[in-house]
Amino acid sequence: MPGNSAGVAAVERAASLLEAFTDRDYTLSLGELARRVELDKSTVLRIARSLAKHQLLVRNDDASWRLGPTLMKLGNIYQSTFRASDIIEPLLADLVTQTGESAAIYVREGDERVCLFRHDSHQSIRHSARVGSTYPLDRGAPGRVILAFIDRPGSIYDEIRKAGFYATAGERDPQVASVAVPIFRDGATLFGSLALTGPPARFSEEAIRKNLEILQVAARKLSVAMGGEPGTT
Amino acid sequence: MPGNSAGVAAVERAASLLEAFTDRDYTLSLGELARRVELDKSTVLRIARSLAKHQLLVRNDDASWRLGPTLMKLGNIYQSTFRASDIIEPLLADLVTQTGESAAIYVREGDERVCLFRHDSHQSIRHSARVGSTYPLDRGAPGRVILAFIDRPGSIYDEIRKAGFYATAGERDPQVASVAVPIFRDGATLFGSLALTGPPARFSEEAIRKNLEILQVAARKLSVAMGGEPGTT
DNA sequence: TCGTACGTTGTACTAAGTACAACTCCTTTT
DNA sequence: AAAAGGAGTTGTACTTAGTACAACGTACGA
Repeated sequence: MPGNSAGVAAVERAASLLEAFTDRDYTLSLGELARRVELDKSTVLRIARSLAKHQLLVRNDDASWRLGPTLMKLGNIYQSTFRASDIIEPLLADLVTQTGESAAIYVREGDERVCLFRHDSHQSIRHSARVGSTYPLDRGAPGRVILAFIDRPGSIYDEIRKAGFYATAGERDPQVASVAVPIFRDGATLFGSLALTGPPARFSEEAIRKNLEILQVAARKLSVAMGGEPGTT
Repeated sequence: MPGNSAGVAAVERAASLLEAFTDRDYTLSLGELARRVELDKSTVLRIARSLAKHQLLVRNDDASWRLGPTLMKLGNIYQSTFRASDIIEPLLADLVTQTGESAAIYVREGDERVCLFRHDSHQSIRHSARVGSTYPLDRGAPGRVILAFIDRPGSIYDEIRKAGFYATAGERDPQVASVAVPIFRDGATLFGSLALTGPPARFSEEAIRKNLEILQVAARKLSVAMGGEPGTT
């Protein structure tokens, strides 16, 4: 297939290289890298060198590789794409101290949701995730809330829309429960969802009720700050 | 040159594509993109599609492009490479409220320095920069401090090492002044530098002296938290 | 109604990327 | 100590796979 609607293989290989790195394996040897992406070492080396030219990859002293600073820079520009003001960070921090659970903001990105901001709980047992991670829209409270406020007409999400929040326990991941509410911007446009997440054991009905209030106050503040209407509740 | 020590051109083209996006131009049309990287539209389209497969790029509804969530995720992993604990964020925030100036942490990355963490001042006139940006090591206080604590022997940086801090005004950028101190980890290993930056007009000798104390307290706290010795001062 | 911008597809050409094998250092094993 | 295995690197031959070009459809503005 010379050039119809295809992409560029070398570029996708490069992307796979980058994605081979994780929280735990933040530094990889050439051989390990080659093994993971299933390419010849020499091929990987050439691609890695090109990535390094733009600081998407950095070479360690021991010749192993790690991700580069340009990724942080670009990731930051991605965030700014959403023009989410810097009141978000302290707001999430407040939420964490008030509720004891991890707080996060999710936005829709195609048919997935992305964790755009996040603040981890201080408790030893807590839900931890990484900013930029993607999850399904139709699993977990933060996703369902987004769905509920996207498709308007009478759907299975009518209830959520009416209630103005949603809570799940172990739906997407058996280990985590969450409560989520919508955030609006520029009028009634949905921006995303604000959620508290933690272990299901701590998400009793009454705990949810208590935290929901706090969550809604924060969501209203946020929506207003972003030029949206405070929301349903 | 088939395959000696070169890289992969297509990968570098893809990297240039990503770098075409900035704070201001966080969304670009295909044509604009092609113009900036000086490639044919069809070529750009193919590369962009491949980048989009990995969510390094995202397509807008109006067919224009913007950076993708994977960049945030990878950028975050890059940050974690430095195993800098999450006490940093609040510490920088504190620094900002105490001094009124923007606070940032720089680490060495090859022959440059990278802004790894940052907290902007609340004042209307303030120094703003983006996390992940790279600057020269030999210009500006944060860079010079890093240099001073890297090469041990009697060099031109002896004075800085003895003083334990450095202040500059308009060295790298005529518009900005800064005071910087070193941060250590794992014993006496240099981690990077902690700096306050702002307009030169606000960096009088006495202002520097006052802010320096605050800065040094914070740096000592940070160093200890990272298993380093508190430092010289 | 024309003109010019856009994004898109197909095609021909060849440059550019690939895998392989060979090589050099190391470190570990026997 | 020698050998065996692993690391990263380089050169080469083959041909795939990426490129620019030109042509097309569409939408917007003059």
